[in-house]
Amino acid sequence: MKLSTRTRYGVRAILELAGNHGEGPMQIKMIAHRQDISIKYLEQLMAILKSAGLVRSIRGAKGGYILAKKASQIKLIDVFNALEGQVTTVECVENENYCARVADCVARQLWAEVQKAIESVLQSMTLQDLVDRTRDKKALSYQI
Amino acid sequence: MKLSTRTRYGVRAILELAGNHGEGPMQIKMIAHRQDISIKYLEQLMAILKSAGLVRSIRGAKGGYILAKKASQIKLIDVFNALEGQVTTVECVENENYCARVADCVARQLWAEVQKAIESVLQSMTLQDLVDRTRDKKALSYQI
DNA sequence: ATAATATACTACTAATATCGTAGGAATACT
DNA sequence: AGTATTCCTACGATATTAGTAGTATATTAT
Repeated sequence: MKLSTRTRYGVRAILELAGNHGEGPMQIKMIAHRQDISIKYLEQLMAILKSAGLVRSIRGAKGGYILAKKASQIKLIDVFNALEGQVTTVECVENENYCARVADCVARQLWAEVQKAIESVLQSMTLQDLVDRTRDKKALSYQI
Repeated sequence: MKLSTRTRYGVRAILELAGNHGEGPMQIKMIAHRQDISIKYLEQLMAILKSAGLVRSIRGAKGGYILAKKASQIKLIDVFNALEGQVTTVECVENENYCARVADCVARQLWAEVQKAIESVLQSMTLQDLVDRTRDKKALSYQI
């Protein structure tokens, strides 16, 4: 249950866009450089985020990517679902035949609770929340 | 971030042991049959649980497996860690050089919170808790 | 002793997913 | 026209998963 680089890179990339608001589109090359990610690989991740409706692309010279909505309207769960898929998939939640086995039932409850806990964190947080934390930290470090 | 069958099977197997307390060792064959898991595969999972100190084995005829401790003393986090490893592994938590990148920092905070949420559920629950839920449900169904 | 039962150990394999790399096509700005 | 950029598709190397297989070892029962 470790995160794939796809998800880690993707989140970092969209956070770059979120922190870049109002300054025009941001190029893959730029993001890749700042985040130390392969350009070609990041291309594919941006395509995923785009088809999920989270970012918009502008083609051609001076093009790049921008958020499709305000950073405060994009929840981390949306980003996560696009990149990594559902939080936990336990078939027995769907298929009721599994319930014949008693141990399955309580295991299912367990995984359902874990899933709920993860989703709760990701649901409650937006890109803006994370950007704000960055700002706070930066301001703090300037005071010192 | 979906669970491997290793973890799902392993949890179901150790729950069988937890629900079998005081009735002598339980054989892999029996668990595999009740839980519909390949015998040979389950062998390997039990070896993992054994080397984690969660179960004890009794070799030879009439042998099998029993819990190494009381079900109330085995937390789900222990089982999970043995089978699946750490809840989330994000290198930047260990390697402080990653912190130079601002976006990384907040992403790290995000994953740390997710990890904490998962661990909190798994820490708070023991095998006994889940067995008790089974009992409750069984009792209820008998009343109907 | 011998047979039967059960775990222990090690190696192998097929399928799948991950993490990229590569090349070129399409689009838009200057 | 030329350059910068996204878009699309295919390929490949590596790792992991989910088993299968065979044999060795330990314990009990007869």
